[in-house]
Amino acid sequence: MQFMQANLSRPSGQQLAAWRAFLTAHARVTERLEHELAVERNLPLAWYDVLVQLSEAPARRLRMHDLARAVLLSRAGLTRLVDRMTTAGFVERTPCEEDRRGTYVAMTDEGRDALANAAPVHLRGIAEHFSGLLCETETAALEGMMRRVVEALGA
Amino acid sequence: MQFMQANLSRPSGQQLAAWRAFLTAHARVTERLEHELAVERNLPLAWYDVLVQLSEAPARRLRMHDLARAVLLSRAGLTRLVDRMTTAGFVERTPCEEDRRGTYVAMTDEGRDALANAAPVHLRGIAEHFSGLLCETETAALEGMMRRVVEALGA
DNA sequence: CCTTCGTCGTTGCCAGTGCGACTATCTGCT
DNA sequence: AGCAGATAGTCGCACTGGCAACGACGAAGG
Repeated sequence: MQFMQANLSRPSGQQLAAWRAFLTAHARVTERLEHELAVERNLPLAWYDVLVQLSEAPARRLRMHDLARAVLLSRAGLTRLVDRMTTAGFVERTPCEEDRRGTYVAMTDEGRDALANAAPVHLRGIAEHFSGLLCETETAALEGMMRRVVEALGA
Repeated sequence: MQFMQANLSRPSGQQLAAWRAFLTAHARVTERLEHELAVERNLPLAWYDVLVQLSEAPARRLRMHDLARAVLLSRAGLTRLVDRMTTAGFVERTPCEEDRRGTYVAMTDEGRDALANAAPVHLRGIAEHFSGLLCETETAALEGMMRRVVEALGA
């Protein structure tokens, strides 16, 4: 038998269970979504993410550095990813006038089509395997928790 | 202005926001935990996961296949990981008597020490960057949601 | 017994990523 | 203006992981 105690540096059994469930859920869902997108649209999830970020950016373009942060990739990793997507014709690099060190990555019309084509599949997957399993209250609560976690790390 | 509608295959803005927050939180937290463990104990998170799984298994050993599922890795990936950890002396392979195709992976004393050494760092990180930011009610709610998500994919 | 099929773990090959170093450029200080 | 330090993006290198193919072995049916 153990003493009850509030311990700030040791997660309780309940907390650890929640953490593990969190990890497992993320791994399984993203694996599934990745797979569905690959099979049905032949598009890697990372490509989809890049296209989404660009589609929401002003003038449909972003600096490499900002795009790298948005898609959770190192700058080096993004360089190669943009290389591949450029070869595929989905994005193109344009020099940055204000800062000549910089490069813009812009979405092409072809990239726009690819996104429009893939979005229904991906969104359906999110709804089916994630969002659809949570009620409105839970969704709001989850978002609140996750934002808190992200902001705590921002410092 | 748009019509309100329940759409099962299109996540609402709120749902999408929650999904994105979920992804970002996972990426940032695991990145941080991985980094802390690497810096403070020179141990990759994947190694830690393997050691935890083995420490909780009967006789401190598991079949390759089961261990692969537990640590969310393909069998091929686990083969290489176990190779590295064997070289480091943290685990060892023993033949499986009941099924001569099989191999057990067993934790060595050295592996046990490494786990005991790393656990405080990792658990502190989980508490600091995740569990500690959620109240008891939220933790329970989160675990419920995540389990539901995982089970929905089990089929 | 033996054939067929499925499963277990390993390996060759290849795609994708991060780290560190590098060049080019910008910014701030003197 | 000129110089030191920071920042943007790229590239070589090494590492990690998945897929497909393989040999070894077990299980079910004739």
